[in-house]
Amino acid sequence: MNHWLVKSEPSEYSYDDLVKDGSTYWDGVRNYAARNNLKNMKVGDKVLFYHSVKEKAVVGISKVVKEHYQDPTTDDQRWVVVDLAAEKKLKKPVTLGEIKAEPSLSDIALVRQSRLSVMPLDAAAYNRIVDMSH
DNA sequence: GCCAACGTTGGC
DNA sequence: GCCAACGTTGGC
Repeated sequence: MNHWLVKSEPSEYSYDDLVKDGSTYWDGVRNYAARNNLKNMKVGDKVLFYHSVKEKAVVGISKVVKEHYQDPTTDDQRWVVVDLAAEKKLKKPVTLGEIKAEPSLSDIALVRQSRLSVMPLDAAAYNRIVDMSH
């Protein structure tokens, strides 16, 4: 199983929206690096859900329930979506500041490449972030 | 609201 | 195919 982190502006689509909807297709990715990450997601992979801009915190855990397929919001065949389902909201959001202050997380893409919207996490980084939410 | 980072576009 | 110009993202 792999681990990932996706970003969303909560004013566009928040983790609470995902909880309300149960699951959703993750659309709007228009960046090749992020798209390639979507294509590597497998059913059952865990995906941390990060709120950008205002909150700047990881707020919940979701999982992949359907692997990549053509983005239904465009005819452009370059772009794909995956289906994500809410799994568990974190008791306490883990903020970007906390992540940056954690030495073992200084190498993750969230910190190093702030504009990437879909990124892989290794299991250690994933578990560390989840631990920090307790 | 500013601006750095960085991806994309288009002229040559 | 290079690179300057431009647009967008997202942290501050």
